[in-house]
Amino acid sequence: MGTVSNVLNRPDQVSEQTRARVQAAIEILGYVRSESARQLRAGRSRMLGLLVTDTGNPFFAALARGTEEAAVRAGLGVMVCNSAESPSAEQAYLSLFAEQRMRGVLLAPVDSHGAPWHVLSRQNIPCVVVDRAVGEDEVCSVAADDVLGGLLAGRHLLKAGHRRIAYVRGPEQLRQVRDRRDGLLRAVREAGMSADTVVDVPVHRHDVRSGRDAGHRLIGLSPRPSAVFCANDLLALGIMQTVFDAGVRVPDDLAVIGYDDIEFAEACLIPLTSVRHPAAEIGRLAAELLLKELDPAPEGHRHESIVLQPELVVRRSTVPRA
Amino acid sequence: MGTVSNVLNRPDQVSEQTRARVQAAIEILGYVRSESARQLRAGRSRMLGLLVTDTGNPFFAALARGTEEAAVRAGLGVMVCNSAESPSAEQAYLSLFAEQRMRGVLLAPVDSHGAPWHVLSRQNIPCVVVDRAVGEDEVCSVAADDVLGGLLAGRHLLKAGHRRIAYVRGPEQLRQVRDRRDGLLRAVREAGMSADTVVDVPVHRHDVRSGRDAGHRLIGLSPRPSAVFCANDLLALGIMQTVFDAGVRVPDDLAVIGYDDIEFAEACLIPLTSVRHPAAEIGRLAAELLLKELDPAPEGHRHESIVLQPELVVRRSTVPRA
DNA sequence: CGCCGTTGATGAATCGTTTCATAAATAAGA
DNA sequence: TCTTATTTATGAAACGATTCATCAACGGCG
Repeated sequence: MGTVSNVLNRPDQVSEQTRARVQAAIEILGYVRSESARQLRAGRSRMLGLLVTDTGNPFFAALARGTEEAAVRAGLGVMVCNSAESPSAEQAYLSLFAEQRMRGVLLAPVDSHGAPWHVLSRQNIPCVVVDRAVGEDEVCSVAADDVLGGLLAGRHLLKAGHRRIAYVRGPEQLRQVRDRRDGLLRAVREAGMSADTVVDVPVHRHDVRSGRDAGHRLIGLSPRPSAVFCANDLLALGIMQTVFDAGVRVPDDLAVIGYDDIEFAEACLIPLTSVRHPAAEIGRLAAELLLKELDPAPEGHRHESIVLQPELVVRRSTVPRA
Repeated sequence: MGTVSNVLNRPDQVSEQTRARVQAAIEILGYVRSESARQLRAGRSRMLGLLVTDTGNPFFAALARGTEEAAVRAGLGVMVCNSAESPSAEQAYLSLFAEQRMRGVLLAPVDSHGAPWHVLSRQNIPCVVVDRAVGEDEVCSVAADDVLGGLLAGRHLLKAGHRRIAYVRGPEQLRQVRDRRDGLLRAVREAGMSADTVVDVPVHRHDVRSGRDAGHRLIGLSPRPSAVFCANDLLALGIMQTVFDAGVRVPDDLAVIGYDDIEFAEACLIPLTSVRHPAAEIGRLAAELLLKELDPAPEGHRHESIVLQPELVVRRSTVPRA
C-alpha cells in the first residue's frame, strides 16, 4: 500500500490522522519492512563492502572502524570480509558484492597485478582501493606513502649510528614491502653508505609467528645487525619477544622499529618505535571518496588517488635510556 | 525466465544444449543475479548477523573467524557489527538484522538485563547468545565457565604463595566480571583465607588504556598486592607496561594473570599467563547451533546452552625464572 | 450553486528471481 | 500408427516496497 510507504518515507505528506492510524497498525502487527524488497525496487543496496586481507590484523580492524564511522554517518551499513590473502577468495567475495548490488566497495587487493575490481565495474559498482597506491585511471585509491615511511625509519636508525640494519619483510609481491625497502635504501644512500648496510630477512607472512622465526634467524646472524626494521608491527613484536628471551637487550643490543603503529605497539612492554600508518583515516577517507563518487554527478567524476604521509613515532625500542 | 533459474540452480534438470546456450548468453551479457530478488522471493536472506561489543578486541576477532568458518561451510555469509557496548546501538543493529531478514543472529549482549533479541523473535529469526550464559528458555547460548576460569586463576596464584591479590575489572554489569571474581573468591575460601585477600580495582573499560590506569593505582597501593588477576588480557597488558616502566619486576615483584588468552598474550615480551577463553570455538559452536536450529525440524527444537571449559595457560608473567 | 485548485489517499505497475502448473517434444510400447 | 510415459521448456504468479498517475474530498471564490 502506497500510503504506508509515505508514512515511513515522507511522513509530512500524509495527514496527521492517517499517519497515526498507520503507525498504530504497524505497532500492533509488529511490521518490519523488508530491506530486500526495498533493494530490489531501488536496484542497489544500502551497504558498502569492505574486503581486506586479514581481519585479524589490528591495522585492518582500525581501518574498518574508520570506514564504518563514515558509512554510518551517511546512513549506510558496512559488510567486512576477509580475503585471507587468497586471490580466489578475493574474487569470490567481489562476486558476492556484485550479487548484493553493493552501493560501493572498498578493496585492499591481495596482489598488485590485474584489476580484481572488474567484476564490479560491470555492475557499475564504484570501487576504492585502500592501502595500496594504484594509477588514477580506473579507480580511486587512498594509501600512505610507504617509501617515505621507509625513509623515516631508515633516517632514524642511521642517525642513531646503526651501520648494519636488517629488513624483515613478507612476500615481495606486496608493493608495500618493496616501497618500504626502497625508502630504507634511499636513507642509506643519503647517508653515503653502501646498499649492503641492509640485510634482507624474508619471512612468509606478516604475523607474530613469522616474527619469531625472524628473531631466531637474526640472533644467528654474524655479524649481527644492531637494528632491525620490520615491514609490520606484528613481525616486530615477534622479534622483540624472541631476542628478549635470548637475553639480547632492546634497544641497547638491538634497536627495533616496526610499521603501522597498531595499538599493541604502544602497549608493549618495551613500547615499539613505529611508522604510524593512519589506518582509521585511510578507512574514513576512502569511504568519503566512495560516497563522493556515488552522490551527485555520476558522470563528471575524476578518479583521485590520495596519498597520506606516515609519521615516525619514536618509543623506547630504539632509544636507549639516558 | 524460468529456464535460466533452472540452469543456475538445478543444472541437471535442463538439457545439455539449452544449458550451454544459456551459459553463453550469461557470459555475453555479463549477467549477475540479484541477491535481493532471490531474498525477496525466499523470504529470508542467506546471511548470519554477528553483533559483538568490540570489534577491536582480538578476542571478538577470533570469535568472528570461528563463526565465519562455520557459516561459509554452510554456504552462508556473515555480517559482523559492533555495538560498542552501547545498548541503543545494539538495538539499532538488531533492527537492521530484522529488516534484512537475516537467516540467524549471533549476539554478544551489552548487558545481562532484558532480552534484546525480542525484535528478532517477532520475525522468527533465531538467535544464539555468545560468550554470555543465559537460561535455556528463550535462546540457545554458547559461553565459557567464567567461575571456573576465575577459580583456576585464583588457585594458581594462591599455590604460588600470593596472599594479597588485586582483581582488576571493568563494569560490574557484565556477568563475566562478576563470575570471574566469584571464582577467584572461591579459590580464596578453598585455601581457607579471608575474602579481603582480594583487592578490588575497578576501571571503566576493558582496554589497554584502562589497564594503564589500573597499573598506576596498583603501584600506589600499600601494602601492594603481590599478584593481580585481570578480567581481560588488554587490562593485563596495560598493567604490565606501567609497572615495568616503574621498575616493578614481573613476575618477581608482581605476578600478572590475564583472561582470554588473545594472541598478544603470548606475543608479549614477558608472555602473559592467562585463562584461555576459546573464542574461535565459541564462534564456531554458536554458528553450528544456529544452523541446527535453522535446518530441519523448525518445531521440535529445544534451546541448548553449551558451556565450555576454560583452561589455564601458564607463562612467564606468573613464574619467576628458576 | 458551481467551478477550480489544493491536498491527501488509492491502485496499478515495477524491480528480478523462483516456483509451480502447464505445454510441448521426445521416447517407448502396443 | 496411435497412445502413454517421460523429459524438457514455457508462462504466469508471487514476494514486498516504491513510484506515479489518477481520483476523491474539501475549501475558497466568483
